[in-house]
Amino acid sequence: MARTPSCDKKSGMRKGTWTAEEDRKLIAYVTRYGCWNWRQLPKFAGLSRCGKSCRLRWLNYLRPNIKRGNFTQEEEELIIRMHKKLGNRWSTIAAELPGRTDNEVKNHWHTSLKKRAIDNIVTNEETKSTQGRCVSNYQITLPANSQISDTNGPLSPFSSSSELSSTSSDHNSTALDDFGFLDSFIEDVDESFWLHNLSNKPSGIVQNHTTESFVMDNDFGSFLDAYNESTVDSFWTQPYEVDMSHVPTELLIPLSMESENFSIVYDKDIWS
DNA sequence: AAATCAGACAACCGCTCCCGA
DNA sequence: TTCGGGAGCGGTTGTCTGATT
Repeated sequence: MARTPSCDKKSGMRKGTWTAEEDRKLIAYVTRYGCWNWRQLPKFAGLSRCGKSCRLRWLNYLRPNIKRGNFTQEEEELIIRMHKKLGNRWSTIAAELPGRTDNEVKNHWHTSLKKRAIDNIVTNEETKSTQGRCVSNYQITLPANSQISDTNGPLSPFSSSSELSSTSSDHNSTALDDFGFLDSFIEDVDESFWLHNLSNKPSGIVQNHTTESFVMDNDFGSFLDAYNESTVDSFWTQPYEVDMSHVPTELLIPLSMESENFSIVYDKDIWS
């Protein structure tokens, strides 16, 4: 299925299909440190990839809450309607489809929706000519709290990943260790890894400063699930205090341990 | 069974935008 | 105000898969 992996001899950077091992390294790194700098990230993550490639792989394939599988009829209709109005602004269109990436939307458009949209136009033209009146097939209906800017600017109210995701001041000194501790948690990176529900009783609490609380089991997979379970915007903008007695010690390495509690600030853009 | 073709999609490339110095 | 670096976006390519001949 995939391209044959190759290597750019000039830069020494690998190209082509990502291997499971590369995926594991990238997931391990980003879940642990965030994407503080895509350009520098591959060096610290132990990847022979350019930052751009890492970013693309994470955003389009590895990040949590990616929605896989066929597009629903509602999704397809929304894509067609928005494309009619906005043109090839895939990131803007994808922003209205939770879990879908711009790349996925773009691919789906080119492979199936484009023809359908053209057919619709042809059908409309035929209807128009036969009935002597214009039939508009397109009408944008957006959620009440959404907005479409006139430029290509991001719609997300959240700041960029580079602003929030770095939490460790001594990042460089700890980043080059291995990620063996994650092996037991990230053995098979597939849909179930990111989406399965918490099934065990919680042994710890990750608490929002405001209203939301999230259970955290004493293993890393559930730790991630606690975050992935949330779709509440406030979750991503509020700092979280974690009772350290329930946090796997491996997770504390890159974080400040000066106080009894520590705060993690996650950037929604990384996770959604 | 083998060859061919179209569809699907992961990934790369080049350009633009944004932000900080 | 200008410039450089990093991130994001959209266009395009390359390869695999399944259907068809």
